[in-house]
This record gives sequence, structure tokens and C-alpha cells, in this order.
Amino acid sequence: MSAVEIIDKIFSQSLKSKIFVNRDVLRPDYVPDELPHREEQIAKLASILAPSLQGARPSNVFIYGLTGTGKTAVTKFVLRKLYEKSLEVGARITVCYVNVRQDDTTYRVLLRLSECIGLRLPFTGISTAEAYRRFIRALNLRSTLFIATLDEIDFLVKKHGDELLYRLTRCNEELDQSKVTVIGITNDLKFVDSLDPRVRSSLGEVEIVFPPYNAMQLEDILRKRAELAFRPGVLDKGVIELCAALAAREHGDARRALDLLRVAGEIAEREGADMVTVEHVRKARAELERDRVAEVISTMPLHAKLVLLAITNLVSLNGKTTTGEVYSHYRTLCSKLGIEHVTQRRVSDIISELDMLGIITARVVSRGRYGKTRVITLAVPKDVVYSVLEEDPYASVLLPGNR
DNA sequence: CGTCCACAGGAATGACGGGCGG
DNA sequence: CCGCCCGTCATTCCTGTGGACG
Repeated sequence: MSAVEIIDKIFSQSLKSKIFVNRDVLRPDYVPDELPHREEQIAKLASILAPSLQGARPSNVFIYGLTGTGKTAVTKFVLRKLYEKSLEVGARITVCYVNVRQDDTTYRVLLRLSECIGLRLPFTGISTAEAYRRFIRALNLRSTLFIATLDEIDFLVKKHGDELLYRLTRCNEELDQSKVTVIGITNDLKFVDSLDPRVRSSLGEVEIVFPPYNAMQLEDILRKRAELAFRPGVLDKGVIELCAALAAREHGDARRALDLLRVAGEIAEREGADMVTVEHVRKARAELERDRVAEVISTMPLHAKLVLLAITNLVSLNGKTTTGEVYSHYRTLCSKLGIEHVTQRRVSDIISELDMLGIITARVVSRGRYGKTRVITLAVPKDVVYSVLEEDPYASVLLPGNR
């Protein structure tokens, strides 16, 4: 079969999918028309923003909840409805949504906000302070109620401080024709404490909390989406329940549940199956896990990879290991490569980092006369670690089976 | 019951590279 | 464009500590 034929076959197969009708509704950025079990939050946000329809400035809002609890979807949904209503009743409202992780500098955020009021700023060339001045001036000329939504706001503050937040929450004093309301969204619950008290009090005028979904609620959500995503009857029984149960274990993360369902469907399709089974869900879980691990490992510095390799070798041998063992084995790995090793202090930090990333589990134990150490086990399958380390040009040399 | 092991982990400091503000 | 600042990776020096052993 020629290359063209192969490609044609793959493309036409995906066009007449036996599994999916519309897989996009399972993607994380899709905003559904219905948001089950978030009625309370929708009502609260809507009632906070409602005064804007009469031209009054709504309170600033601070929204928090763990990942996959519907914060972004609810906010986008309410803003969309608000905007539609404003056109209907002729209120001057401008809504703007910025994901601060994607646009991760103060300047880029300002650029986005400016776009929403029809101001074209140059990509580069002017200072942030100048951009801010132009933004304020243009905003005032437009005489509108400006609702600025900053998603994953903790990223911006951690990287660049709360300068922008401070200015946005205070700029109403500089405006006479327009008003600004800020909606801040974060999944870092401790983030609020790290804010400047002045920003905290003005941004936190009203707070909305998004609790995690439980397994039943996740099932509901999945069922509604599955109706849109899949051909009728292709989901084997137990599939939705399993996706929901797995995601419920991870603090009720709806994004995770939808990812599982989507990837399970994709695997079923790749295998040419007629149905999505629980087995496909299990494979999806492994695939997502591998992707996550691959992502974090690939960005780690070389010595962290070598420490992880040392841990994995020792754990495959004995089931568990300790800091001292890891360090000496790590040093032999370094000498095999003919490179310098880092100090034990540093290795100790690397072990802590690997623990926080959920790749290993390390807990401190005292063995009395024989000192205090950390007992380390792997939190992911060892084959996953090995296969991911295969991609590193240095670490791969030391892998079992090589050389 | 005090010791003392084998580390944990805090603080200060430095090299280095990339991006920001002026 | 250039200097400066900031985050990351790392070192050095250090104090702290749970509990088996003598």
C-alpha cells in the first residue's frame, strides 16, 4: 500500500467514525449549554453581575475551587448569557476573558484586555506602563462597563506580582466614563493569603467557592456529554461509572473524567472496536498517566532524571529504597557517564520534588540506632519511568538492556 | 536513659541564562 | 540596546531529630 493510500485510509476512517459523533464536546475547553450541579454557583455569579444591566458596577468576584470543578465553564457561560442579555436591553457591557497561563506576562494580558475594547496595541515596542495608560484612556472613551476575567490568576501573581491586579481593581478612580469589574479565578486555595491585603480586600468583595463533584454528579455530567459525543449505544455498561469513579478519587475532577472518556473512545477507535469497554477506560487511564509522567520528567534537569533512574533501579530490585542507597547508586551512574555528581543535599531536594510531583512516594522514618532517612517507593509503574527515560539522550544510555 | 546514627531540611550564597524596564 | 533583576540549579554550612542500642 502506498503512503497516499495509507493516509487516505486513515483519514476516511476517522471521517466515518464508528464511535464518535462529535468528540470535541469531551475536550476541556468546550463550554456546554447545561452545567449540571452548578446551579447554585451560576445563580450566585449571575446575581452578582446582574446590576451591570442597569449600568451599575458589580462587585469584584473571587472564584476558587480545585481543577475540574467547573469554574471556567460556569464563568464563560454566565458571561456569554450576560453579554447576550446586554445586547437585548441595550446595556453597555464589555466582557473579556483572559487565561493568564496562556498569556503569562502583564503586557500580554493588557494586550488581550485591549483587544476586547477594540484597541490594537503593538506586540512589542512600548513599555507596560505605556500600554496601561493607553488601555485606560481607550477604556474611558468607550464608556462601558468592563468585566475583566482573569483565569488561573495565581500564575500571573506568582510570576509577576500583583501589580496588574492592584491597578485593575483601583483604576475606577481614574475613570469617569467607564467602570471596571474584575473576576479572578484560581485553583490554588492558599493563593489568597499571598496577595497584598489591599488587593485581597477589593478583589475579594464577593467570593464563590466551587466544591468538588462526587461520583454521582460526575456520572450525570458524563452522561449528558456522552449523548452528544458518541454514537448511540457504543458505550458498554460500566464505562461511565468507571470514568466517574476514577475521577472522583482525584478530588472530583470533571476534566479528568472527560479526558478518560474521550481517550477511552479514541483507543477503541484506534483498535477498530465497535464499542467502548471498561478495558478501554483502563488503557486510557494508563495512557493519561504516562503522558503526565512523560511531561514532568522531560522537563527535569539531568541530575533529577539520574536520581529517578537510581530510585527506579533500586525499587525494582527491593521494592523500596532509602536516601543513602539512592545517593550511592546515583553516584555510580554518574561515574559511568563520566560526569560530576551533585551533593547529597541537592539529591535530598530532588527526592522532595519527585515526591511532590507524585512520581515517587517518600516518607521520613526513623530507624532508631540506624538513623533517620526517607523510605522511597515508586508511585507509577517502573516500565513507565523506564520508557520515558528512554527519550533522554544521557539517561537512556544507562537503561537496563542498553550497552 | 542518654547516645548517636543517618539523614532531614533551613539559610546563605553563587553561577548562569533569559526577559523587563528604561 | 543594555544593564539589571529574577528564577533555577546547585553548593556550603548548619541545626534538628525519632528511636534502637548499649
